[in-house]
Amino acid sequence: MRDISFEPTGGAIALRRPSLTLGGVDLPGVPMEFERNAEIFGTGEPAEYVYQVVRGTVRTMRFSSDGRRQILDFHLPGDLIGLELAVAHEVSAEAVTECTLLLVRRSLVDKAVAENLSAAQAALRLAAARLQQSQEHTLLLGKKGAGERVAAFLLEFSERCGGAERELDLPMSRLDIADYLALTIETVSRAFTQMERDHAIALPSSRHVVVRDRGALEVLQAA
Amino acid sequence: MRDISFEPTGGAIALRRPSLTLGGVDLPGVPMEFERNAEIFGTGEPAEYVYQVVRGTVRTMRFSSDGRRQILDFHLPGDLIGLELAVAHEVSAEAVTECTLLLVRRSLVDKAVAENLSAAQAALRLAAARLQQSQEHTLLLGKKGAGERVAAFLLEFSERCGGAERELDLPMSRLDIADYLALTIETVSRAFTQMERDHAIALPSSRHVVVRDRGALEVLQAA
DNA sequence: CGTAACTTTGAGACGTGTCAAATAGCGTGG
DNA sequence: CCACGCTATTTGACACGTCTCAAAGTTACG
Repeated sequence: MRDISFEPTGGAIALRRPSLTLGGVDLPGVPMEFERNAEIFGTGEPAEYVYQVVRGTVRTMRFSSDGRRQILDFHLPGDLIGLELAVAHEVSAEAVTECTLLLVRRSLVDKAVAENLSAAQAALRLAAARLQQSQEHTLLLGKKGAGERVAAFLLEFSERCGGAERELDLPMSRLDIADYLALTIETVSRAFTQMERDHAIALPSSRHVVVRDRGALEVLQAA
Repeated sequence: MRDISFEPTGGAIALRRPSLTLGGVDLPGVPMEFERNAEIFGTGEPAEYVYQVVRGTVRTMRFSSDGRRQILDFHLPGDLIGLELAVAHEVSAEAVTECTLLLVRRSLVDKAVAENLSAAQAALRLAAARLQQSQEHTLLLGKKGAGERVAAFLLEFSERCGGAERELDLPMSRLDIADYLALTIETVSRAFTQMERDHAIALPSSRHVVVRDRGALEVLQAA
């Protein structure tokens, strides 16, 4: 899942109108660029758009009342953001890297879901998949230690980047990883170092991870 | 499994078939009784039914590979369980108390969602609500300390039991609470004791909680 | 009443957070 | 192209909170 195909639509002018496909329904959208760390939307804002990642990485997050940040998810190209069917966004979203998003008016999405059975079903499937992933994360935060969390993160990210890849380019900082795993940057850093000592990974640079021993990571993850 | 409730209907001899309503669609189901700690379904089992809690409390949970239990949610009367649209259950479910569940064949639910727009939308709304709740729990596990978690738990449970109630009868043990909040029973117990010392709650018995100072709990929860 | 399960309390160990400082990486401007 | 400065990352020492282990106390139930 890299780049989203832009489909040509019939019309007087043969412009390629980018669109989001939801259960066979095409919803036209507008591509928009965001630079690193740019806010895409904030908690409580009226949810005017649904977003699809075209290029780059996005983080969604919530803040506890004393300002601590919990990253709920990283979103890669193809992922949809903001389909939560609420009037206002419950989460915030920011660009982890420079990225391109397809903005689709929520009213169009709502209309599709309200009128089209297969669109509603597609939305349901997406929500169900997200729920399962969120529950997986609950298990990670609830029952795993620091090393296990970082190993699980690497394996998860590796999966989402195409699976078999042995080399990963992490788009996010240690702080992002820490806030996703509910650890501190220091603890995340130490976990990376330890995995390198154990020859489970190599770290040519801090953002570039070579998975040397996937089995070791899986054992580590299991806890 | 015990008796099916008969309800008087006008005129003809009729047995009112208990049913689950999903977006205006009535899906017939069979009530079934479970005793305390009975397994309702296990992870990996084929998902033959969708369950609605009629009476009692149910816990859904996942296990980490070394057997530790994480409770994902407590389900009270009215709640649906197993609507995750997967072929097999991703979670396990057990009866916290003796309880009555309405079993609805998954094939009926799937059919309703596949054919009826308002049923699909209702399912989507339910999934979205569950997702939001799961994310809230992620924030709790990720960013809150022991006291804050227990305070949040009491407020959450209080809300779900009707809101304004000052007295709560907890159906679950300290171990259940601990596994929900990702703490140990000892830590949960100490948090209760501390809140009692602070006059935020009173504990006539270990399962009976009187909320004396909701504001104090809200402050605690916020952390 | 007696027994088993649950809860509370205590003392100490362990893991992660906190604070501080050194190091590496990276973009900018000379 | 190199020097500089800023940010990100790594490393270390120590503190703190929660877990672990142990035991006493309580409750429910036969």
